[in-house]
Amino acid sequence: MSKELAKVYNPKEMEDRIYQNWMDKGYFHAKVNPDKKPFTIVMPPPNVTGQLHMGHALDNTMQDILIRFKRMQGYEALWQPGTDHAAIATEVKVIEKLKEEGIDKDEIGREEFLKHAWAWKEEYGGKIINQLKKLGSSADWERERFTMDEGCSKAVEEVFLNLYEKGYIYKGSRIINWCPVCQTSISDAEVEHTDQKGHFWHIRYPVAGEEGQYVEIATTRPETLLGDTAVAVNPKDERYTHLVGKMLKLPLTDREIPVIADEYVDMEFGTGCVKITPAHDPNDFEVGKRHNLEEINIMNDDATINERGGKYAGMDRYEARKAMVEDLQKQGLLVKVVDHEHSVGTHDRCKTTVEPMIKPQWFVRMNEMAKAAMEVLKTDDLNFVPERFDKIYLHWLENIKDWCISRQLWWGHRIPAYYCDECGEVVVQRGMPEKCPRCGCTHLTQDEDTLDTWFSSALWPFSTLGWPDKTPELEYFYPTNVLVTGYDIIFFWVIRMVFSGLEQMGKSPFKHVLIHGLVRDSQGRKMSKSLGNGIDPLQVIDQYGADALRLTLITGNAPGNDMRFYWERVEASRNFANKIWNASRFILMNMENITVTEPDMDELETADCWILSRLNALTKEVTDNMENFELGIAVSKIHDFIWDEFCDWYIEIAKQRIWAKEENPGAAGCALWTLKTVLSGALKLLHPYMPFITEEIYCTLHPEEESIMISSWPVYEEKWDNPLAEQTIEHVKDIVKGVRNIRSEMNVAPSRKIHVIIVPEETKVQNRLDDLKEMYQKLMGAGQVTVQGDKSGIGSDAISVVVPGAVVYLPLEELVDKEKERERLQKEEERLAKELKRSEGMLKNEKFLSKAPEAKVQEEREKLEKYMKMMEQVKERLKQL
RNA sequence: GGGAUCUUAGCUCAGCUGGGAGAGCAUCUGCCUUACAAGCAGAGGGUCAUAGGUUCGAGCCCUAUAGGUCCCACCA
Repeated sequence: MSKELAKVYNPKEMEDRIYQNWMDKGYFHAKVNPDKKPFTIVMPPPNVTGQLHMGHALDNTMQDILIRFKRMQGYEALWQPGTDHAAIATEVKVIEKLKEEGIDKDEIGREEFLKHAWAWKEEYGGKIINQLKKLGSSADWERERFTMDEGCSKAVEEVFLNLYEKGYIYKGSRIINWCPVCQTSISDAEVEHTDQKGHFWHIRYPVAGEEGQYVEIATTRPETLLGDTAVAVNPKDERYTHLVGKMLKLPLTDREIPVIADEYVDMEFGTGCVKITPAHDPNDFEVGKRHNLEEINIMNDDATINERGGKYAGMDRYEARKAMVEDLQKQGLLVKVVDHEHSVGTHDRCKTTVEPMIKPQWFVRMNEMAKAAMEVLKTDDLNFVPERFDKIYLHWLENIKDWCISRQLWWGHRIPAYYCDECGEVVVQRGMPEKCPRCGCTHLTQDEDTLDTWFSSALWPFSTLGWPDKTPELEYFYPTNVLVTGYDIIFFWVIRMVFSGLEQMGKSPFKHVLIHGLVRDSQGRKMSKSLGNGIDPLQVIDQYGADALRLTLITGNAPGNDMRFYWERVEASRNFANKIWNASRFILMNMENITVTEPDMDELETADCWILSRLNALTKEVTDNMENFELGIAVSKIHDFIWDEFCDWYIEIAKQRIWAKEENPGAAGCALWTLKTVLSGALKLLHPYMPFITEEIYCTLHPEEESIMISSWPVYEEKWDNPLAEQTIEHVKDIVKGVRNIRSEMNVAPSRKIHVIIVPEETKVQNRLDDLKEMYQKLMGAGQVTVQGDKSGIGSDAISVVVPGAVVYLPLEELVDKEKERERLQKEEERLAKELKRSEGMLKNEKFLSKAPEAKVQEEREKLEKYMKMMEQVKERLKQL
């Protein structure tokens, strides 16, 4: 590390260098250490072939802050990183790439395709990890994992077998959500409902054998008529009771279907008659089960009409709809078409309208595990921050259905189920069976399907630590402490990790779930590729530095709330970094060739005691806030302390002694020691938020230390509390601000050194202020300061400023406009009168006196007294004018 | 249909367990003062959506209303 700071703050120059140093030193690595308490965070694994976006930046910044904080506090802090194979997303990308090369997935076959996929993963897999490193993430990269690596795959297989044995996993032909574009089943969680404008087609179904008799149904999907196997009415609906049991001629086909009665039908809605298509609607499927209806699948996997569709076979579902509506109209069976807005299920990845289909799939039975996941929230083992996400979690679990886990994809974990080629026997076990246990045949075929990506992600908190092996890491680091993630992923991931952790490990995988919102654009829109409004975090880092980006993402944001991204805010963050940089340069400059040693307590001046006391209080507050995950609040307190108190007041005060270091080296030493000490403490508090700049400065300030990130977190110490110093400096600040205000209002030239006369109320205060006058004289641009006990020698034409505890006089004769001065004082009088009225009102209220806490009442009494004294002074001054 | 959440200074948002309204940006006025013009000093600007209620006391708790955002839901 350099001994001097560069003249200009340049994050680009230092961030990569510092990060490399941390890596070389192995600071991010955590190991089992019985002497320390563990603190663990598992990183939500980004898509292995993905790109870093603002959501990742926010998510990982929060995690890094927590992990750095705990590491400095002395915990063995493990941040477990890794990537996710992201089945559909990656498979789609690989298919696209192959297409560009003129290669067709189905032609090359499964094995060849997987070779391409792995090659793709090897080529792009490291990219997002490097991007996370740019952000400053202090994850334990030596432990980086991948959901499809050997260990994780072993865990997946183990869990599958385990759940199968318990009867929680089963295979069945049920109605599932099918994506015709991705050509795979998807889970309920992956279906996104969007309101779309459509139509209601009213169609007549003629009653068989009764010429001229019809039943009118209304449907939003006329093409599914081909798969109708009944028309249902409500059993209480008197309009139709006479028809129940009769047969209807299904239009456009030669089939006849019955009229059935079922409670499912809402008499008020539509015509009260519902066509039942068990193979293409989840509700109809249920109705069909109750009435033993035939399930007629009319579609191919790509949502074209299949051979059951007669003349419509081969048409796309929407094409067929059009053709059928035309035909119905020709036949006079179309009564009317009504505009209708309804909710349509789409695949969240590709936005294709989902087609419900009956297919044999693997499911996880959710009842028991969902119950356990709900129960654990009642204990202290699982908490959401903020708490309101409890409801979302519970609501989802209460309504959960069995989880469809099989996918018709190649990129993913293959299902460990094998079918006998001869007798069809199903064997679920680890590895291919040698022979069929039933018929002895040696030809078996593995299930073609792979598992839902979230099946492996659900095991992430323990699979990454070595499970199913009983590793020391697992024993030591599990359960983890905090999971940081966005609210959009609670259903997909958080819930599944909880029930998996409970089922396999017997413990909730994490104690706290810290939820954050979305990073939106400046207009509040979601950042998306299609809108092209996404902002690349790497571009921000390139322009302003990772520290500035991190600070921007954390400042002024409460957990769980969305935030908007503004370049102006990044600039403000960078300006803060620059401020620290310059303040540090100033301190370092003045420390050159001087050995700064800790002075005796009694050598410290009031201002030193004040800033040390303030830092001490800040340490306590910031630590508390961070323990409670109030990161935004904590960092804004650090910001205000450094900028307002330390830079704008303390450094300015300290300058007096530093300029005079030749005459009084001891005093300068005290100031320098305090500067160094307070800066060091503040840097430590800030380090989790802005790791790079704090490291650069800290190491320059402490050449004897290796790194701020392995230094210890500051601790509140009572001995630094100094209420008297705080009170005194507050008093000084009031006086200085009062004088500055007058100077500004009266346009007193900055160069003009005025005479300031201070008349405090109390003798004690008088002495203190008199002792300190050299310290604050310059702050108000005074040429001379007099502190005196009475008003002797003060002309009636001096300007007066009344502050709590004192009156300050500025003899500015020729500038004083008595009329204006009177106005100013009258304004002040009005303000005080208001305060007095409020305060007196409270203190006259007997209920307040009897019910409010004693401390509050006392506080109010003191305020009243203060205002009364100030009022006296103002009135007296007005009289003199 | 159910639920969550928001409505605070011109803009974007904080405000942690109820005890005299804050920040950043923007605006206005002075300053290139020996760390910093990416800065310093000063100033203006809010009936905390509306109406009730609880309380000695409400931006904060309760109820209703209006508007915005989001999530969930099988109404063909």
